[in-house]
Amino acid sequence: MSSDGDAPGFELPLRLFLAFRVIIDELHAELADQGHPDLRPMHGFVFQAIGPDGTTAVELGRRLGVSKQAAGKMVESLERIGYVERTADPSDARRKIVRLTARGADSLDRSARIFDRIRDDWVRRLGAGRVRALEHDLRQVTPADMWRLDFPGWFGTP
Amino acid sequence: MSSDGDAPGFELPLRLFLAFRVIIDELHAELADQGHPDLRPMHGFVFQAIGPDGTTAVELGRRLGVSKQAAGKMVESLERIGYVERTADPSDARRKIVRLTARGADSLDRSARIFDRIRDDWVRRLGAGRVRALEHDLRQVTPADMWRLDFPGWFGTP
DNA sequence: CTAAGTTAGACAATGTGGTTGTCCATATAG
DNA sequence: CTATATGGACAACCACATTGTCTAACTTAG
Repeated sequence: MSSDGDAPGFELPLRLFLAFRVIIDELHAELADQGHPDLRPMHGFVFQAIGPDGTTAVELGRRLGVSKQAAGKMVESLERIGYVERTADPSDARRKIVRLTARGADSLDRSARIFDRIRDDWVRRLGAGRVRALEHDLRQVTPADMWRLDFPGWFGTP
Repeated sequence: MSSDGDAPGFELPLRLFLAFRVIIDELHAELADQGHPDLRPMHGFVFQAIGPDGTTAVELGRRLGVSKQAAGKMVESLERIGYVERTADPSDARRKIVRLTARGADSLDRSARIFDRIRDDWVRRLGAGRVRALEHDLRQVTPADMWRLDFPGWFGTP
């Protein structure tokens, strides 16, 4: 085995997940402090998938890798807590465009700043070169398009 | 901002998650090929939490950060598909010891080998030093005890 | 222009996995 | 012996995903 003396293979995925979790937990603790206590971890990904121009529920489902029904329900719940709104598409009466509200956009701005701050923390702890190397290496082993996450219901049954 | 010119802060968590996901997807594709098509991503963590000596459902729930009832249901479903078994504890009539069956232990052995192989792939692609540095850096920013994952229901509502 | 096919969205039924609350049997401390 | 704590089972409930079906509206062929 070429891994003799190295960390066991299972440590890598575990540390990757824990590192992800640490960042997301910190993000949401901060967001809660800054007036967004109701946001859940996956909401940030949903907001990113909605994008600045808005989308439809079907397209959102496609981007996130879930059924259109699941996407529709998610939009509904985000609409209830005031983060997105649905408006009619003037050019297609079937479609309803999902857009971020001002509050939704605010949470996205704050998230970006918090993520940058967390990265700065890592730079302080590990060094700028290490963090850049980390990002570089992870880019090598992950798909190019970051937004195809597919993760809702990811731990469920097939 | 000290992040000027660097990757945006949100890339780091995303890449961490994607890297985790890539590994776990590969693991389960391999496991399915090797006769374990019914295993889900979280089962591996459950097996690790059960450990070689077995545990009780309550202790399992504590380790995984879920209620004892949730742990009990998970054990029940794993028992149905033949990966764990429950036996009485001779020294305490209340307790039932949950143990891996031979099939469960087999899946754990295979997982360990597959994880090592995936790590070897990363070594080939990134270099041994980079992978070791990656593991080292991730250890710096994650909790010491790897097994406190707390992740079931992690994306749900509070 | 119409007929056929496709697409967006809503609604219903279902399954899984989590939660809390309750209850009983068994251990353990005083 | 009694009081308390613990392990496990059972029930009700909730969140979130799934598939299937239905309608309305757009698109394309003829």
